[in-house]
Amino acid sequence: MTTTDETRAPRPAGRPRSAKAEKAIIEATLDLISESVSLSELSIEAVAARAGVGKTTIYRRWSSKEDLVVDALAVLKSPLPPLAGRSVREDLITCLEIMRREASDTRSRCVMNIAMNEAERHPRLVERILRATVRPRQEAMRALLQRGVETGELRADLDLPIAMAMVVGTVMWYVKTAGSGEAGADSETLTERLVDHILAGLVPR
Amino acid sequence: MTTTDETRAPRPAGRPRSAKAEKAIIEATLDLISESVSLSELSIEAVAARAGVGKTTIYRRWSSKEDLVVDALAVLKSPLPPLAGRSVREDLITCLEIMRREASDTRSRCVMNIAMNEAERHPRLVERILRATVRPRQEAMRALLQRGVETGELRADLDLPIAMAMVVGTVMWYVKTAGSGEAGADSETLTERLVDHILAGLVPR
DNA sequence: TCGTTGCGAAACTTTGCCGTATCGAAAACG
DNA sequence: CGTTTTCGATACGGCAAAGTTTCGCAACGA
Repeated sequence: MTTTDETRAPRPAGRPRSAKAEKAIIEATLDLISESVSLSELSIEAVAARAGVGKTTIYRRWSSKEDLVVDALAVLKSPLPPLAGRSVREDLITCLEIMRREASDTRSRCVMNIAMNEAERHPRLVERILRATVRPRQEAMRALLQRGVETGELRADLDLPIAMAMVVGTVMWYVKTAGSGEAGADSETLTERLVDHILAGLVPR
Repeated sequence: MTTTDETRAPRPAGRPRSAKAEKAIIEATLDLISESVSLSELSIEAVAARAGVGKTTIYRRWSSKEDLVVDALAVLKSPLPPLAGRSVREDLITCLEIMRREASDTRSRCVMNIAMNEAERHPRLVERILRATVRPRQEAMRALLQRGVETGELRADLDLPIAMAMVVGTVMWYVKTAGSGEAGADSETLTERLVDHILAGLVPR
């Protein structure tokens, strides 16, 4: 083919693509997603304007809005937290503190919003989110509770699906309703109080 | 003014407005709202097409999309359930069974979706929903738990906001995740099992 | 220096919905 | 009968955004 047999480095000729522009596009996309209710409200034009970039630069990199959103959301992926494993209570506090913080963060929240609301319109995108983010956390939570049952820290007759809903649902709903109304005054002990209220129903009598 | 002094019955001349068309418009609006993620996706044209009605017929009755949505959602309002008041457990089962049923119904669910997601874009509409539907139920739930504390059925040191989040959040999250996956097989006892798991953490030790 | 590719800006066509107007038919009244 | 109003249908101008193309300039390798 060419004079040199470069398989590893195709050495594209011409001006290289600007990493700065790409970064700005991703950031603008995340901003606009978290400001909008649904993905259909996200317009490429708005992304270009917010990023200070030509539309061409976006279309050259991503062929569809969905592809752009996938790459943008990938930036947000925080790894599963390491769990000390010393006690169910301690691990629950760790998990719920992270959940609470993420549920309060505009950008992190939009991942769950998309996963919950756009399943019919963007099934492949939602499936990717479920596979990469939601289900691993669900599984970690399930394992955490399961282990608690085995060690005797939790009731032997625990209904796992219900217990998981209790843990996650309580935190999500509390953040959404009580919100950040009472500011950060007692937010340090909030997670502990949540865990203790929830655990009270899950430990053996 | 006219020959007869009719104040009560203005007797509008001409062809009366079709109640059937109005019904069809409301129904089409509810259908389309529950199919869409956000209110901005609801188009008058789509409502007219779905209802088999001319756009004129809609604009003649409602001056804005928001007005139409308000009238449409009003159809869904189910009254607050009467609570027997014999025990916290019994009343909780009553409430949660209704919540579970409504959270599983596409049309009822969209009321909460709007209330949770459209606050910034349609503040007046959301405020109406909060006033008419959400807050009365919140208050009923608060009173129910408060009464339980006073009668000694619930722990004296109960954190009411957290307890409310536990009750509502658990049901909402369970329906959303477990969903209607296991069909209606054990759905008869599901509400009871939910209540008993939640209550275990709220009753005195 | 030259060829190639990326860049931002702008113009372009297409699409979808808005809100209004117009039309002939239909349904009430006197 | 006529009058009045609503009906469904259709067409209109206007707007916003989509996605494409063109343009002149910038940045790289050869």
